[in-house]
Amino acid sequence: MGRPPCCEKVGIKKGPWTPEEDIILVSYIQEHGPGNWRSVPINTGLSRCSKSCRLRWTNYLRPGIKRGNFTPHEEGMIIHLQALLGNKWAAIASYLPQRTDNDIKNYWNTHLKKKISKFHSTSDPQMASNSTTFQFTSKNYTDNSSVYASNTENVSRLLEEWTGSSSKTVTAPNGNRELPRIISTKNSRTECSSSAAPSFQCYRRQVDQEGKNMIPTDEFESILSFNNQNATALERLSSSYSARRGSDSSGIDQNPKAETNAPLSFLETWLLDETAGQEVMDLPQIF
DNA sequence: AAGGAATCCAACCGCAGTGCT
DNA sequence: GAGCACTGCGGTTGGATTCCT
Repeated sequence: MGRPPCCEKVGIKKGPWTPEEDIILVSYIQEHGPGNWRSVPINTGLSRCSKSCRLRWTNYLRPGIKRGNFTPHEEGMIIHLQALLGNKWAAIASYLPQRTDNDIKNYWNTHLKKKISKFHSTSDPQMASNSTTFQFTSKNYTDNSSVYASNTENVSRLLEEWTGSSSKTVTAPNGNRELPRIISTKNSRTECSSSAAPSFQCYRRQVDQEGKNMIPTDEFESILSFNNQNATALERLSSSYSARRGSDSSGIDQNPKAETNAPLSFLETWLLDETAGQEVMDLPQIF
């Protein structure tokens, strides 16, 4: 015994939704709330599969959906998150609550992927060895979603190394005080300025000879170079997302900030920081 | 102006994880 | 515990629109 079938395959309408169908669906959901999609076509009389109703609601009719052009900030976030998470569109969408995973996926496939491949085909390879920004882009702006998954062992190891890192105020070389974004490894930390460091480069700090204090260096490091630090950050981001998914079964907007768990502050703060977003927008000078 | 190519995006398909009976 | 449906997700498709020649 299981549940009754989702919907009969015969008599199910396919193709674009009409305004009338939209009105019926929205009216029903306004009254009953989203969820229990199986009952939606039954109770509304819509000749649509429950799956189709859910998709129409989540991708188009759901309140709070922002349509139209993506802002440079959003574009930057998508690029960075795609580099970190791969083609996990739902995960990426959870950081852009106004956009649907379908929108993001489409935008990536139609705009961003082309921009990136175009950049790759026209860039000077010599830059890669000299520029940290380029290093980031060349490592991560490929349409390769397996980077993270293929390295879980390394991620686990690095996860341990994360412990102990904490946030504090730092002074950038230009004298500005700011909240640091810290990526930690065994012997060094990378403190990333949100306003002083161009193109998301980070001031690297290293442990002094006694192994007690962090010494700022002049060395810059790209925040998103796909190195060990980022694998660690990614692990945390992924965990957070999994937890988030577990709590969201309705398809209704979730506020990422509201559900943020504390240990993820580095990445989430960065991703959701409007100021940082402007830098994201600057980062792909490739575009 | 016409028609072919390219682009965009809503919607569908199929799979996997989860939960109900 | 098995079997099945429900839900969510990523990949893909196809019709509509825009661009180019």
